[in-house]
Amino acid sequence: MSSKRHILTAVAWPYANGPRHIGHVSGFGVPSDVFARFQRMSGNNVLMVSGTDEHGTPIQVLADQEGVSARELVDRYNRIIAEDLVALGLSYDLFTRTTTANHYAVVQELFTGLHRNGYIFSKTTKGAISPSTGRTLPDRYVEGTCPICGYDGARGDQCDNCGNQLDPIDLINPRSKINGETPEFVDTEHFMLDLPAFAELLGDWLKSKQGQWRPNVLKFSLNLLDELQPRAITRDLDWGVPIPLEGWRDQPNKRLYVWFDAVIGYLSASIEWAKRSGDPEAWRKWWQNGEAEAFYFMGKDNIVFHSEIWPAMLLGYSGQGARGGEPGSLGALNLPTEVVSSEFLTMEGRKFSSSRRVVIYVRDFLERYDADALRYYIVAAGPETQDTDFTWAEFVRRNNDELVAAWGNLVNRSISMAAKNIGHIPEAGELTDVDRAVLDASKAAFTTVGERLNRAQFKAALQEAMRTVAEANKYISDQAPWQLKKTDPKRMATVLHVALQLVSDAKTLLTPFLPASSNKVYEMLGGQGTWTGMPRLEEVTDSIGGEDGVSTYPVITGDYADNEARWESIPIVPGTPLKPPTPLFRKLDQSVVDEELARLEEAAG
RNA sequence: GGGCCGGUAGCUCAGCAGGUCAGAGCAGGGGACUCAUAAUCCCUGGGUCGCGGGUUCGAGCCCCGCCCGGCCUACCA
Repeated sequence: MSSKRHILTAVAWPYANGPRHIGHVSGFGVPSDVFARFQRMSGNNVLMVSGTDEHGTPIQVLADQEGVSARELVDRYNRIIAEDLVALGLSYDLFTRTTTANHYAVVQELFTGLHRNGYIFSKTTKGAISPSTGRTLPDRYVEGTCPICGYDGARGDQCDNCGNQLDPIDLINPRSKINGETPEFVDTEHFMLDLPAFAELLGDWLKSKQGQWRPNVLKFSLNLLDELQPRAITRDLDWGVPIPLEGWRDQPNKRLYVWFDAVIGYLSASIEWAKRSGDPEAWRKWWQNGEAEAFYFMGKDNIVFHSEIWPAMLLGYSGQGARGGEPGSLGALNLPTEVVSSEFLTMEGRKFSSSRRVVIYVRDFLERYDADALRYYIVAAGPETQDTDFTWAEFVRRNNDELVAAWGNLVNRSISMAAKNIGHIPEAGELTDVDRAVLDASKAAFTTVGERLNRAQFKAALQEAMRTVAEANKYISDQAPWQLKKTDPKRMATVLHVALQLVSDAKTLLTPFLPASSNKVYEMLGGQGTWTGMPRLEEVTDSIGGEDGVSTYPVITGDYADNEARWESIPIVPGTPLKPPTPLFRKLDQSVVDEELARLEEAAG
């Protein structure tokens, strides 16, 4: 554990068709940040990248509905999403977007490499297009009468009434779900990624992860291998990355499929980060170093893209599929070390749905409550290994009983006793067995909590960390330093010293989960410098997107390398002045539950 | 239709490779204390582990069937 590891923390790219809700950030956002912060504190070299995913039919359709360009739409939501993720304290080294010149170039390079190695071939298929726009009409955007059961609301891919799988061309009276017009079925040529060429390698790779990955991810992925088929990676659409081949590059209505370009974002964002950091080759340490590790975080709906398609693309580009080949000009690229998937968060028993307005947006949440309160809830009660339900009653309870009453109160009672009675961090006198035992337990927690964090078991890690908080509260109650004030002031000083050391340790243990409030505790204890870095928005320029060919956009970045936070018990310094503390967390009134439920009912109408 | 996951005390959830596995937190009840945002600490109640079969000396944990919920099903991400 002494050598520094290179750890890529690859975070799923939120789709820029609207603001993100708390279900989204509980899947990819908070878990990835807890992991990255812990790894940095452990002394490892972390590169945490992501961005907004901005291409594809849904964005084009939404833009048309609103009467704006796709570019205008994604500019709007890219900014909103980036602001929300900063507000949550997610410590991206770079959070960018898929509509940058750099991303286009890297995507085209990957395509070219895969094509040259023979893993991409073209095929003519019959597909539905919208006569008025010429764009592909995805199967689910075609409606009509089911040829099997006669149900009128069948979609092009499936009939919701009889459950049969359909082909859109078989629908009776097909119509576009977007504008009602009758789709045309035309021959259209598309490129396919030859996934079967990777089936064997993927299978070996996945089997080597037994016992390491969460079992649901592994089982799901292995099962998919049986039915691996070539997958189309282009669309009839003008909103996307152009296809970098003669005869295709300038076709206005052929673009790479949004999923093909989105997963490449992990690589393009790493390269963009390196360029902006002043060392354009620096990304290679996380992608081509044989020792480097790559952890990918996402919700369960994204597993297939990270355990099958993206690995296949990486293998093919590196010249390692059934057809062999040579690595592209970037060189061979690493496969994921681990694919960490969360399940889904439901909302008061219902599935989140923006369209039905069963939703709590990150922005709305953070306007009324603190980021650490949400982060705490997501880790403690979020969908780590199975779907879980968000309820306002449980949120208020967790906030009040666990954050405020247990942890906040421990900080408050310890520091205020020391500040009022002594005025600074007291020197410890002779330690009793009880003192030593509780201090040892606190030190040991760095190992137990750390082991769980290393294995992406966040819920268990937080439970262990909170156990030290309970032990510290018990220690103080048992030792009753307030009773020692007159009888044995030296002993009181020792007890308070021990208590403050426990507070300091607990603060360190909780830092990955609760960075903002941990910084506050660090300051309360007289710490100097930055304990753990917080992200910031920065405006940068790009050579595409703007009217004159130049645009600016916000990225998330931050300085996390020179922080004071380290994953170990750091001795407190006697003599450090202490001021009476202010409360660490806000206690929420029970009325919050009714207010929020009423708000939800009103919105859902 | 197929694949995967889940259905454990009033509530939210743990139970890692079958034999102290029937648990934690909260809510409820009793007590201690007063440093602290009336917070803390101790004790306590007890649920046919979705339903029906089966394997086993022994099954929440394995197998089969069924019911309910979620995700995916490859042109919605």
